[in-house]
Amino acid sequence: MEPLSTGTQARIADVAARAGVGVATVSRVLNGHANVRPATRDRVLDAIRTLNYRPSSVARNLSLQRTMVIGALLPWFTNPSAVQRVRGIVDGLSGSPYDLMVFDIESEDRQRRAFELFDRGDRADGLLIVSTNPPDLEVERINAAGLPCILVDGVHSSLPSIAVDDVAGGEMATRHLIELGHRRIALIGDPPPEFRFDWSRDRTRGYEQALARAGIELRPAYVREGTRLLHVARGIAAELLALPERPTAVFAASDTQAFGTLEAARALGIRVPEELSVIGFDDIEVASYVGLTTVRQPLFESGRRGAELLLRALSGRQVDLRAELLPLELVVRSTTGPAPSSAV
Amino acid sequence: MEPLSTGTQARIADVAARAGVGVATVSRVLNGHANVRPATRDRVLDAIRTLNYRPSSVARNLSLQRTMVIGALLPWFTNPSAVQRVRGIVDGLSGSPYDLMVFDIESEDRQRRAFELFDRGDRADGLLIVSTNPPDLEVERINAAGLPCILVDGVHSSLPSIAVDDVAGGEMATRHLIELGHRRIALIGDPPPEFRFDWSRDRTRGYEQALARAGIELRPAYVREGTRLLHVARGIAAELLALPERPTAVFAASDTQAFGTLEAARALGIRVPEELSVIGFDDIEVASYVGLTTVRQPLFESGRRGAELLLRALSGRQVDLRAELLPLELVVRSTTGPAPSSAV
DNA sequence: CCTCCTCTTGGAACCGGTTTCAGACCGGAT
DNA sequence: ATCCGGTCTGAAACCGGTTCCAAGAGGAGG
Repeated sequence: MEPLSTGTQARIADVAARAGVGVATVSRVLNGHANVRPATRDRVLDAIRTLNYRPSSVARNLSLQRTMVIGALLPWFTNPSAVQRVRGIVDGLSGSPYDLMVFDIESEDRQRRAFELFDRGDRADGLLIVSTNPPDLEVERINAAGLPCILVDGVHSSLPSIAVDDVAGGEMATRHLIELGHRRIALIGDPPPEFRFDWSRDRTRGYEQALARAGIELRPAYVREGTRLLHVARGIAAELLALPERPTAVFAASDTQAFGTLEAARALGIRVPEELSVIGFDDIEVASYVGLTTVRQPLFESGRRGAELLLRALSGRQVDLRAELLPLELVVRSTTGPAPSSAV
Repeated sequence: MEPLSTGTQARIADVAARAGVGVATVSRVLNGHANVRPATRDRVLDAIRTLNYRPSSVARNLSLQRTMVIGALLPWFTNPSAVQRVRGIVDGLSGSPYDLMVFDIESEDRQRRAFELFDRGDRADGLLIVSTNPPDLEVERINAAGLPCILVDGVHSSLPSIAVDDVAGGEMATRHLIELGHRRIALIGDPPPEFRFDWSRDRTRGYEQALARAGIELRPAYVREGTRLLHVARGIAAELLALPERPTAVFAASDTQAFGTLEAARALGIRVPEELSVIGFDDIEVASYVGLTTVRQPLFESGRRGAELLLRALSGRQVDLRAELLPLELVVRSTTGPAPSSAV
């Protein structure tokens, strides 16, 4: 068996020449079109086998104006939950003829490059943007290109999206703590997004509402924001726990930040939940193992549903522009408990 | 501002027409080539802005025979460690002009499609195959296409690779248990790979060697294999812990499986490490939090190094075909302890 | 004033496929 | 024998870029 010389690939013309037919016929055979005489088809198939030919997908894409690929853009460094969402996407896409490509948009730079690659619509037939609010300019471009796009865990006025009611979630978590008797409740909040256009979509708001309804005064010193990185949250938590009037409970706007809080408490010898209650948000896989009380949002389901909507859009059907809200659920485990009596 | 009509994109010819120049000149401006009169350049840039033009990357790829994209193929459902490796890859690629695209190859079907997309070499300029042993046929095709490719956590005789010495790792873990006085040591092993061509690369082998050296007889009932999924491991562990002569220690070939074992123990009310020692393999992020004793392999580093080698290959330099072995390290935390005296 | 050289520029070929369109071929009916 | 319809087939246009190459413009030097 003679291997092909390195780097040289057979082209459709080579196959045609070898089979003694035109390129159009080879193309017809490749794509399973009717109206090719069996004898001819066999000659072509033979030539394909002999030359170890495989069509160039790039050339194919250019010609067809279609890639059969769906792009998913997500920041998966700070966001372990994003990975879980992608699993849902994969699930939602299985059975469809589309393939998924994942692109990391952790840094500003990578985000720009990702959009440059995808927003014209010739790299992928559809886009899923996960856990990121895309810049207006890009949304404009995506829509101008007629590129179907669904936001998963994000919102934009001119793109369909899958999201959760963060205000309700924030309130749910805070109310749980209040019901346990806590009054000194700190918040390690969402990172402040650079282009926040929708302030109502915020767990911090839910926290504030719950406190207000319970008649608890908001203490600015208890409200902190930072990135989702665990060690950042740990630092913030350490500061909160060093306050003269130490909080008896912490609501972290993500499980990752809750873990950072737990680590800070452990380092300071503060017992959970006896001396400190901690509640997270997301219910990532680890949470159940560690026993973290949290507000569960359907991560996997959000991806699955996003994929579903995208497939619908790709098939030409209209998709509602309003955000589709997925249900939240309080999951009580072992990191929250009654407020310590000394603090009541 | 008049938005472009949906789905219609300006082409380079439109820009050329609008600027009153030839397409070649537009291309020169786009690619920053010298020898374009400033006045002409400005006219072209103006036209580009007016038409909101962006070149088609697909057409560009076809013409240049180059994509500036690196593909990473990995099974990331069963393998949380693979995600960490990809982070290393992203890190290793940062600063390079290449973009990364991640493709899931969890199922047989997706693996086939992934290779179909990539093995011709026109989708990506280079390939990183993570935690998978690629089929011979595909390796042949990849090499025939002259497509640079590095294996991360995998081996193949005709591809460069980054790996760890699994036999040594298996022995390291088992020896640790033996040194703690354990004699009844069970194994929840690597999933049996379908096309195993290199039996020496196996944590099970290290386990067997360590037992042999300590003069401990191998008990077939203690040696189990299964997929890496947590719940599968939990089931297997439950069976092991129900044996008449219950093992006092379990070596799980991955942290995920170790977690499954811990869950099974907890469900049965077996205290860790007093009644049962558990050691894992990988040291994924969660391990440190949970306090799992494990054999750390440099996950992030493996990706970073793989990217590094791939970049070297892409720059035309030769890359050694021998597997590059990364160091392993025993990390003792709180899930292993002395063998219970009743069992000695 | 003519020649030569350099700087710009556009036409056209090319990357590797798909598809339109027109023509060749064939059997059957008139 | 002629006409007709359907089946098969290949040349050529097209997708949207890059680049080779030839040619025009303009300045320097003889």
